[in-house]
Amino acid sequence: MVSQRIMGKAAFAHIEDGSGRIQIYLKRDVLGERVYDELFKKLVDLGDFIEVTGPMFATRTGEVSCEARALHFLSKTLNPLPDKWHGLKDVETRTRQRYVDLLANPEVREVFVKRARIVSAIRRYLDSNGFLEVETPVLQPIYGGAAARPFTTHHNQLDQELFLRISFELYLKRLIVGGYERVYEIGRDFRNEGISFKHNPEFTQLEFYEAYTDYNGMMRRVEEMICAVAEELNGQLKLTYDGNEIDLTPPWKRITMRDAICDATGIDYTLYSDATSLMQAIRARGLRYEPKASRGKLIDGLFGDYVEPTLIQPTFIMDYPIDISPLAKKKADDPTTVERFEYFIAGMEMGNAFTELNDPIDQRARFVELNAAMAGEDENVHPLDEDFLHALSFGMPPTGGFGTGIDRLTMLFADRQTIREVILFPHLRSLD
RNA sequence: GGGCGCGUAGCUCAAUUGGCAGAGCAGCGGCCUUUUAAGCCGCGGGUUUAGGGUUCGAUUCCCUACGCGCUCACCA
Repeated sequence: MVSQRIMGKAAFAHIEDGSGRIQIYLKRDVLGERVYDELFKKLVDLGDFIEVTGPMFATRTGEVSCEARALHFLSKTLNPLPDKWHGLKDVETRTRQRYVDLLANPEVREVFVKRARIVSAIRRYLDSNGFLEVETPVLQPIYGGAAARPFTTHHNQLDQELFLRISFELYLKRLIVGGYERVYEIGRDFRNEGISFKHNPEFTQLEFYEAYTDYNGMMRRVEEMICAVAEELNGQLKLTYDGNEIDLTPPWKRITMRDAICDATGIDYTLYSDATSLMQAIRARGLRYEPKASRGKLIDGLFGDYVEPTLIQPTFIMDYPIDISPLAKKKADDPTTVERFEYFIAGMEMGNAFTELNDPIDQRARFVELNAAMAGEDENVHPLDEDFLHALSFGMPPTGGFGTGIDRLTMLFADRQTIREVILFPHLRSLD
């Protein structure tokens, strides 16, 4: 029961369940003193579960209602529901006690229905395009596939240190080596990094890998998949996010990172082959930069500051600097650049893809280079995944790979501006 | 982790320069047989996040702790 209006010897109330909300009408004449006064008026509170049976009728205002001939008590609430008009607004209570949030705010329930539909539409798209859904280890002896710091845990019997995965990438590529030509996984990644409006320590990732294609093929694949989701969810390719109308109709804009940065800042980073000269160019224009950054990070910084926020309509940013992309294949005509794209919608990075690096010798060299660079920057050096390199040495076909955050996709489709609104139980500090 | 801001009744929010801590909803009692944010009359409800300090007097000013938010950093 979610509302009541008692008028002496008769009362109206609304009851609600998953199928909807309906008004009930209770009269002492009909129910008798025991049920009407002693049970309904005295004992039944808002939030209690009751069962009512009786004929349907329309009130003076035409609302379809049920005239209670019998009333049964089903279940009791001990706590009052939040304010019936204002609902529950306090962000901390809403996330710590999501059950109350869901109970009090129906639009919150809608978000997670939408989220489930997105995941199910993605599965339907990939399944019907010949992709095989697989499950790879969450507990990994060596973590890799991304730059994040991992959570660490321990297996008691084996007395072995294990890491919660930061990405699925290296395992899914092993499966491409194994002969599956189209694989995908939807699951949880864990990254021991800062929490923000678009970061939660655990988040849901989709990765898929497709043999005999490259990042150009992946771009078409991504357009097609996201549009299939939009069609299934909304029946159209336009949506509104944070007040901006966004049109998903393909083809999406494609622009190289070099051109995008050049347009936004006037700096053509290909004219500066090292961090020092690039830094001078940035300083000369009075732009922001991180003094200790490598050349790749400077480029990434320019992009993040001056380009990313402007990418409201769906956009593929192509061709990344090699030193921030150790798992992507070099461009044939430019050894400083890789065949990689990220796609952006509503000013947010939504996903990442490459033509996968399938040369085991180059891959080893790139890992070694990266670790040398990271050691120079005093960062955590990733352990070398020898088994992954061993896998590549059995031959991996040319392959395109792609990863995207389900949480951010849900933010986009549900028009939520923080990730905590699309995760049922986002991480919060414990109360002691 | 840094900076800034916030924390008042079960919920949503007030409180003047530092001067008796309030309202609506919810709850309790009463009236009310077509209401729907029902209405009317009455009542109860607070360690103002916690602890300390300044002051005759602190929700208000200061310090510390806790939590949350925004933001920066981190996130190949």
